[in-house]
This record gives sequence, structure tokens and C-alpha cells, in this order.
Amino acid sequence: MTPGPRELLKDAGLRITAPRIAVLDWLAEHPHATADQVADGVRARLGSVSTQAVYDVLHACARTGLLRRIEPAGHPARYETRTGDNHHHLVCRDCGRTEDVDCVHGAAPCLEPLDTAGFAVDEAEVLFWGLCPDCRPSGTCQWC
Amino acid sequence: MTPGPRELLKDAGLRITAPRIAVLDWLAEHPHATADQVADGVRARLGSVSTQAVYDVLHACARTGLLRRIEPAGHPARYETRTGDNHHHLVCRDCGRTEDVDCVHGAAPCLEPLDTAGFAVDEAEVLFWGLCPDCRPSGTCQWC
DNA sequence: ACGCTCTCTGGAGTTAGTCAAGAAAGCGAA
DNA sequence: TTCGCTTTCTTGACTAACTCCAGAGAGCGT
Repeated sequence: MTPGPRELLKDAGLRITAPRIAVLDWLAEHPHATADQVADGVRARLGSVSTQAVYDVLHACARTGLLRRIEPAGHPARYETRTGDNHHHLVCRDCGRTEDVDCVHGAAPCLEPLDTAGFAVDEAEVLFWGLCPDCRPSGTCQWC
Repeated sequence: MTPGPRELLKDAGLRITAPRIAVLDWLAEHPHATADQVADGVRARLGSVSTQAVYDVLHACARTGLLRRIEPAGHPARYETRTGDNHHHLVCRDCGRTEDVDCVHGAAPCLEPLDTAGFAVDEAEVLFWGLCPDCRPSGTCQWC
């Protein structure tokens, strides 16, 4: 049994509040949502929540590892509850739709650069760019 | 001998204008610069260039393959003249400093997702996140 | 040298998010 | 179960990094 939002928040040392529970609940059902979408979803459930509160919750949860933040270039940030494993993402260049892809190489960090130039590397992020099925057949397709 | 900006622009079917030459010249000397930095550099050379012109040049050149655009999450986009090969990047979480890394696996596309979920994938982007030598020794370091 | 078309200028507008101050609410201790 | 400290939420102003638009200006093929 996976732990509910209350346990997750408690274990992370965060206070249990209605906005936080609603954000985690909603994101569990709607992975890869933007902050805007999360705000809408949470408001539908709680009535009224400030934008700032949503951003605070998302940041607090991302910081403590309850949520993972994905920021595809040119698109607003997206959040997901699937953390801990080192999976990667497919992103549609057109609509920003994002899907999970399992790690190509097994365990994290999955890839190591040849020369780190003195950087302390802690994560290898892999994004696969393309067009999703919905955007692909349109006339704007530049790959066919 | 590598071709100069004029030849590159001509071959790409773009008009040869002072802002374009200046942008390409300046970027060749300062890889991984932001649009802001490019604008400053170009203005230092030409006197006065509109922000819009800089963005237009960067977009036109990125579209025709003269420049590559890198957009690390949470940092402004950066541009580089090294295109054609499938190299990747090291990005500092703190200051956004970006460095080249040669492809971990040889030839492009270098990686293939196991399941593309119907996406037409055309690029695998790899970003190595960490802290650069300048940001690393500071007290805010969370990895040591 | 002409004129079509692409490019640049200047200014307003947008998106996605941050900052700050005070009110409200969680939660450990009494 | 109440107190009071601290975190969290609300409201509203603010910012960075772009984008959009209309018109002026400048390449370049003929």
C-alpha cells in the first residue's frame, strides 16, 4: 500500500494542510501537470486557493523529494509524484505533452559525462524531444 | 578553414546584415551566452541594436541550424555556434554556467527510448546538472 | 537603379513565476 | 484544551525573459 498524502507530508516534516493534501492527491491522478493546471484542479476541490499557495506547496514538496519538477525548454514547469527512480521524459515540441520513459540504462545516474570540467554532477537529465500523436499528423509537421 | 559568418548566412538563405554578422562573430568567441549577453556584446560592437533584432537573429539562426539553442530549466536560454555534432551539456544549478560535454555514446541520436508512446522522437537531449567549481565551495553546497 | 521582400526599430503586452507583509492555521507543550 | 511559536496562506505588487505588432529601413535579384 502506498502511503497517502498525510503520511508523506508528515514524513517529510511538512505541515498537513488542505492545499498540500489537495495538490498531492490531484497530482497523483494527473501526472505531468503544470502549476496552472494544479491550481485549477485544487480550486475545483477546495473552492479557493491562492496561486502563491500552489507555488509554495509545489516548491516545498519538490525540495523535500515528494514531487519531481520537470522544466522542458520553452514550456512551463510540470510536476509528478513519481520520484525516487531515475526515469526520463518524452516531450512534445508542439503542445508540451509529457510522458514517462523508463531509464535507458538501468540504475541512476544512468550516464556519466566523460569530462566534468570540475563540476560536481549530481543528476543526468534526459529529454526526448518529438511530436506527440495528436500534434504529429498536422500540417505543421516539419519531419515528414 | 571554417567559413565566416557571411558565408554561413548566405548558405542558410539568410540576408547578410550587420546585426547578424555581429551576433555570429560574438557567439563564436563567447559560447553558451544568453540573449542578454549577446545583445550587450553586439551593442558594444555596433553601437545600438534593438532587443527584438537580437532575438530575431538568434531565432532565425537557430531555425536554420547556424546556432544551437540550449534552455536549461530555470535559466534563460543560451546559444552556441557548435552545431552538427550531438554533444551535450553540463549546467551549474547555481549560476547557470554551461559547458560542453562530448556525447557519452558516440553517434547521434546517442540514446533511444524503450517506448516512444507514439511520439515521433527527433532528438535526445542530455543535461548534466551540478555545481560548477566557482559555486561549489560556497556554504550553500548541499552535496558535501 | 528599381522595387519586392525580408529585417530592424520601438513600444506595448504576455507568461510564468517571485517577493513581501500581514492574517490564519498547525501542532508541541503546558 | 488552551497557549503561543512557527509555518503556511492570502493579497497584491513586481520581475525576467520573451513575444507581438506596425511601420521604417535595408538587402539583393533583375
